[in-house]
Amino acid sequence: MTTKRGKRTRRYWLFKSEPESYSIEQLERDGSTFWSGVRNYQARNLLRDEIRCDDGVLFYHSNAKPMAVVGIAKVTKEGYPDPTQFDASDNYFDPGSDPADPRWFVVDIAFVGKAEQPVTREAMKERPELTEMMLLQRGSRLSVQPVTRREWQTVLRMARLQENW
DNA sequence: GCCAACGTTGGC
DNA sequence: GCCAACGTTGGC
Repeated sequence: MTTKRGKRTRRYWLFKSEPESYSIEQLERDGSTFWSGVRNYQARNLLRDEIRCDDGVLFYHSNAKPMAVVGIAKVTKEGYPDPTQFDASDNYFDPGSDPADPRWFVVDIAFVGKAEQPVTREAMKERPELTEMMLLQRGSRLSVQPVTRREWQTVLRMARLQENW
């Protein structure tokens, strides 16, 4: 009998971004980026403690026309302190954060693919498999959210994308 | 542009 | 520790 060890099951997440501030096109050009500026403790906890290398990320355009999952990315570096919190000239500067005990964290993500067909919020609402999705729950404002494997697979199929890493 | 749902702040 | 006031998010 073989022992299962070492390999954590890949998990899945959804990152929201307003395309005017950072779009999937920008991520495609950049190749990879660090996901900075998250200033919510619940999301911080996910970035710091839960999100791991190789996890999958649905990239969602919020406050946009249309609102949609527009691509996927993968995590390439696990949680580390968000440098913008210590930069007094940055919009995300947090004077209350102690460098010895940083308050805010980021992960690195790399572009994987653009949705061949953007998966609009409207389309997601119509899918029975997605009715429990956090994104679609009323009042859900979390900008970094967990996504189940089933939701991930459903959205990828709708986008005509494949997990290819 | 509106406003509901949250999160944060600060007086007590 | 409570909670009213305020600010922000983000769908509609």
